[in-house]
Amino acid sequence: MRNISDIIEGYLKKIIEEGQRGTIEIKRNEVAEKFQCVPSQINYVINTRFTAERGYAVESKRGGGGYIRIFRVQANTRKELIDHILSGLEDGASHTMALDVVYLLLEEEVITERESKLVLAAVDRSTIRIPLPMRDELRARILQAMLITLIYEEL
Amino acid sequence: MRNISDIIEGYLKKIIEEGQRGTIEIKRNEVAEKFQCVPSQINYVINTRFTAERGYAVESKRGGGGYIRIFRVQANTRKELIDHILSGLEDGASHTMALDVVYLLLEEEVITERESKLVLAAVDRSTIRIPLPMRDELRARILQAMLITLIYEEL
DNA sequence: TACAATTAAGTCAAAGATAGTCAAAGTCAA
DNA sequence: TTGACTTTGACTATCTTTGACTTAATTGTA
Repeated sequence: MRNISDIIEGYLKKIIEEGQRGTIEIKRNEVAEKFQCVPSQINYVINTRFTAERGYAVESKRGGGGYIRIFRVQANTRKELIDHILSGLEDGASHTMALDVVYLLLEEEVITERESKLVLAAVDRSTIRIPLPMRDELRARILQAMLITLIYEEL
Repeated sequence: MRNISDIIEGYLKKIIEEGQRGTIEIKRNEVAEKFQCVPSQINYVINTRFTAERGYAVESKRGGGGYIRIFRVQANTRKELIDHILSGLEDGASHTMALDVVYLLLEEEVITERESKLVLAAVDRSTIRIPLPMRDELRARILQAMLITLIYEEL
């Protein structure tokens, strides 16, 4: 039995895909109502599952007629996508961020399953076990270095 | 009468085979409950019986909706070679050693050109720029972690 | 036009739910 | 008797759920 956050994540992703435009607009309270949870659970799902590292952008408005909009950020080229990811790596990368990045690259078919395993092995907490915050900086550098090779690979 | 670890091992293997997909997902507490043991006993069984060497890989998540997944893996035909390289990496790896390893793997067609670039980017001096001798230890750990992923593949 | 009421969404920390680690204690066969 | 293997439980780490409180936008009213 999965948890409610995963279910809500799945629901939102499904309607994003169905919509075809890669974007949806929801009302936080309605979704919370539908899944019988507190409204802030929706924020939790968005903050943990629809991150920039996973290729989403979010925008919202409070008050009457308020909404939450989620966009799938679509990069036109591989280079664009990687550049986008690289720019998010400038202040270090947590383990979760690294996971998200790899997940996105895999989804976008920029890397293979095997390559994703190589990358994850390299940046795993137990592999680069030096003290924080140096560890997150090192992880970001390793990730950056690997991503850069992917940009210049297609010559 | 066998011990409880062997019984749990047998139980898990049985349901893996039955499942036909070579993979199962369990809840640690439920299995512990079923066999009337402490939860950490399940970790013991997994750590001693479901190792990569024995053809299994494990993945888990904590928190609500947490789980432990076990799946069957198969050793690559190049296991011998990779194991051999791995054993040479135990006391750290200089940049030159890393280069040699990658060349060998490339020559033996264990990795692709692209993968070789990923590996070299990760262990480059400028990427993992921490002071020696820690750097060589770190490089060896990264290399080892990456190589281990190459040995086994999911069934 | 102010400004109060209403309607939404955001934040944050505590509580809850799982799994992981580690070392001490126990068991058993050689 | 010793050493390898097993069992146990206290403590830790991580992820999720919940709710009280905050902030922002819109709407209605004097």
